[in-house]
Amino acid sequence: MSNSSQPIEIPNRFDFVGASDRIYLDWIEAGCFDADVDPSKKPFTIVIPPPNVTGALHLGHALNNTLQDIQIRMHRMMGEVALWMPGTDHAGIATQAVVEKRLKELENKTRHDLGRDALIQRIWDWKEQYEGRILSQLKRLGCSCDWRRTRFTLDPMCARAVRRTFYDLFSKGLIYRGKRLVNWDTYLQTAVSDDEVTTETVEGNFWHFRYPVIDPKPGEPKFVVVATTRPETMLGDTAVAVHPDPAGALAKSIALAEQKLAEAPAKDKELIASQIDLLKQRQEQLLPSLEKLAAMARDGRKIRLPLIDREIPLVVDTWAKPDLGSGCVKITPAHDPNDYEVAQRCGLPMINIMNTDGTINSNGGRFQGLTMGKARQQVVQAIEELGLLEQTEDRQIELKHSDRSKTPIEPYLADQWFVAMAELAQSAIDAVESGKVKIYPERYGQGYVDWLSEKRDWPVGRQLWWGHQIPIWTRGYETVQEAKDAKAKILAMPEALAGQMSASIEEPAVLHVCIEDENPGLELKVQSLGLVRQEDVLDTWFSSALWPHSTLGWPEKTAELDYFYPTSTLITSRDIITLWVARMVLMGLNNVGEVPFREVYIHPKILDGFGETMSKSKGNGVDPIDVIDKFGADALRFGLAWLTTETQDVRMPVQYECPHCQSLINQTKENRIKHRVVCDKCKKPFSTQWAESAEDKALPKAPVVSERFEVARNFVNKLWNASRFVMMNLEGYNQVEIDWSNLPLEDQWILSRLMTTTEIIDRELRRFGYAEAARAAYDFAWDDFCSFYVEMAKPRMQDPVARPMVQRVLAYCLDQMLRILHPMMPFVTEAIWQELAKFTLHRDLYSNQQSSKWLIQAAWPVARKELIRQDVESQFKHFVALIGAIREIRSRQNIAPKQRVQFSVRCEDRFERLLRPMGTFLESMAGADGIAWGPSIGIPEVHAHVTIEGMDVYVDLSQFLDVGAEILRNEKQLENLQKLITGKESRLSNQAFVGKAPAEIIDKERQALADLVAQRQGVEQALVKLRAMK
RNA sequence: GGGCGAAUAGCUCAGUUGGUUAGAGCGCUACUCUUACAAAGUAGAUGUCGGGGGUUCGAGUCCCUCUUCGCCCA
Repeated sequence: MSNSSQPIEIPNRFDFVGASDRIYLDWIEAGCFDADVDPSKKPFTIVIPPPNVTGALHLGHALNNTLQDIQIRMHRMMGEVALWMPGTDHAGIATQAVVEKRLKELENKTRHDLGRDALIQRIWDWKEQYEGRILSQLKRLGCSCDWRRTRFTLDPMCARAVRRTFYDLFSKGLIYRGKRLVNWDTYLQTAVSDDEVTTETVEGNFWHFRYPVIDPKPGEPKFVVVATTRPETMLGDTAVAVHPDPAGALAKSIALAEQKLAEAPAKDKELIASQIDLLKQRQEQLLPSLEKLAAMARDGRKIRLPLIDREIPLVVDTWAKPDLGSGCVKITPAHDPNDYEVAQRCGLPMINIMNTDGTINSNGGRFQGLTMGKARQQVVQAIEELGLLEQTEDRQIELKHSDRSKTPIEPYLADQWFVAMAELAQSAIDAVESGKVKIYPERYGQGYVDWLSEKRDWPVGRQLWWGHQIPIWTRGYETVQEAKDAKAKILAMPEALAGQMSASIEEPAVLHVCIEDENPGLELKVQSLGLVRQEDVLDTWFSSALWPHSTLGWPEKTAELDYFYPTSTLITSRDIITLWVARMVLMGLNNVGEVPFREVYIHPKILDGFGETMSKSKGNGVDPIDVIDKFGADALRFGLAWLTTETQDVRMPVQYECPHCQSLINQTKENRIKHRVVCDKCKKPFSTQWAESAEDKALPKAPVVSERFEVARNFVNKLWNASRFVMMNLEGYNQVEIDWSNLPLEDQWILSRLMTTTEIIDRELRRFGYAEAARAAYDFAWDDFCSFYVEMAKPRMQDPVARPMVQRVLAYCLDQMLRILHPMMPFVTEAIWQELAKFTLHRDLYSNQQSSKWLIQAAWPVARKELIRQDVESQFKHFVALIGAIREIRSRQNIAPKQRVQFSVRCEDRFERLLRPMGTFLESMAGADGIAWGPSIGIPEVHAHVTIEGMDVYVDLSQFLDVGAEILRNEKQLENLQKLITGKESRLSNQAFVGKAPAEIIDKERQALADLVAQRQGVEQALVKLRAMK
């Protein structure tokens, strides 16, 4: 099927803009991404870590999804049923927060103005918009997901799985409600988990208050002094604590410090010594009163809490540190985690002083209604007015902030739903320790196990509207008996007997009923008994934890679940190991009885040029679409794979691309937060993602890109043009018989290199060595195939005898190269595949089999080991060295490219046999004619001489010689050789080396030295001659 | 405070179990629009392998320590 004499019209650039969308639609139309149960084949499954619908995807997602698609495409080509399950996550708190924020900004309304249903509707609208955006980003990236199966963590299928799971855990007694201190976000008015809290160091104060002692005995202090960074919490104080053994505690601190002093490096000694002095000072001055206070506490002495006028006990507890502050500490159990624990130990009451919106409640007396911040000022002022303010220090304090609203967290005592983790966590630990789930790189396994080992119960309730509402109906009763009676009544109902409903009692007399599935009739029945549904929704991670099996249809026993579960590989980023991976494992084990995936691959993070993580809020984020528009999806993907090494995060300096003149302006910490930036080159302004004013928004917006992708873009182009060359030379192609025993060296060589490369890429991609695979592909395609094989094909193509065989090897190499590159660069390879099909469908060297219609469905190459020839590859290196030597001389001598040179090679017979037949290539590739080969050839009168392994090369320079240049070149080489020789000689004369190193190493060194000396001799002789000519 | 990781050319990164002269791409310099590709080709310059100790015949690689940075946890 050759299209004979018709001229070939292939553009010399790959038009990725035109080609990509068309190819992608073709794949979809042909059902290439569809994965259906087929028991005759092996399944390969990846579930996407569902991006959350809070916003569009950034470069980190592009990396994450590229790496998944590479695996999916490779396994699909291997003939497996490759399912990539796509979808998005509702991200409860994050999504509700952005929608609420917009509501406030655009309409100045709160969620309460709107009501639950209306707000949820707004969020669904938002979700539709961003889900669409996200999925289209994935498509432009080339992701080959089975879109028919797209899921959303809040859709009915996932909702059913969530509800079933919740019911199951509740029935097993693993879900309970309790009062706990939670991280309260007063802006969003919800609890947030520890994972959603960040700690920042801020400037604050340390206030020292005096609390009066009630009826002190003679000699006892009239006041105790407590210090606090949060004075307003004193309204909720229920005790003051002092250390039970202040003398012992201080002595211990001093002993520790002294030990540290002994071990410390000199520069730290001074600081530690001064700390010890301070401690000793406290021992003298403070200790007596602390001892007295401890005794008073044991004697039951009480304190009068100022402003509130409450009697509170003086207690002993080790939380009070004698080496800090006054040595006494106020205890506010409902608003401080440590105080909470003290209260539990000492049996203290817990007084909540805050409303959910962050204002003081009625327990705060006259401060009621003030925000915590206002209350702080007024409390301090009031204390001062009472003369009870001892001092105020400036101090840096660690303040927790909500990652969601960026406002300070208030510790807050609230009802909270928990999942008991002891057993579940242990099952997930076992899964990794037994190797049922393998984590790569291995080091990440440690953090996973450590985190789970804490077995902290998981707070799953969120005081939000967007999410899976907790399926529990609750009612409080007057007495335990009433609650028990109600429970019995519920459990006697037919639905309960049928296992659709379950109940538990929370002390002292609260009844909780959980209903298994959506069931309005039953819900009404329960409600008619006075039970009310919980308002809270579940933590998003609760539904994401089910993702690997809920998306496959669980709790139904679907064919998909049976076939595709456990999934094969989860690919994700390290910050999500505990949040997700661990929870997916334990939920999978609990629900399905089998781990959710066999392997977890943790990929690097993308950082900007300053080593900071990219984020939209910082302004250093890159939209993958900007990169795809500029460089193409293939370049983005290959570029990301190229940078995905095992130990190093991806550092990626980013630039604005001026929308006026297209020049690149480095992004800096200064300009990345600006609303508009002026181009360095054309001096015209453009807008950024921050633009707000109408004036700024009217300016064209600059895409943010990175030069890092140029390498990959150039590679795409190289591949395109190499293919173009092959196709331009396929005229008259036919499948000539291959004479395997007489294959020319260059054919043997390129086939060997192809097989070696195939082997490397296959091995590396299987073990997630993306960078290594990308490099192997790049080096083969660029250096071996383009720089050598294609160049060598050119003269052979002119030879009618050699031509058919060269065509076969070219077509075969290109065919195989497209296959191994396809997972990394799907569009350009598929585009070329389609073009190539116009020339021939018979490209295999071994069979007459036609190539498949789509590259995406073509077979993954398996390296033919018999074609791997180490001997040929090393022989070829002599040829490469010879070309290099001649080119270098030409360059040094400034010989014009079109000017030919002649050279002679003095070498052993075996080199002559090897290289003489390759003379043609030396002609075409180095512009040099070999006029004499062999052990005893004559040397041109005027020449440049180079020694390479086993050969002396003499380039005839009678026409050209630039003596000065040649002397310089030789002198430099002599100097270099001399250095090496000296090094070797001194090593070999070292008795220790000769005595202890292995014999083969010594032999190698001796041989190397001999070679170097021979080379030096040659250079010296050449120099003598050259100098004589001057 | 604890854990993990990183520091190699101006930039971004490779560098197997210690063993010849530490590599690649970009950038830079010079020369070429040579019929696949100037997003290319050919040649060239560029390194106290973060600092300091140690082990070893031999250290970018192993050990200790310090410094800086990133991430996670408390």
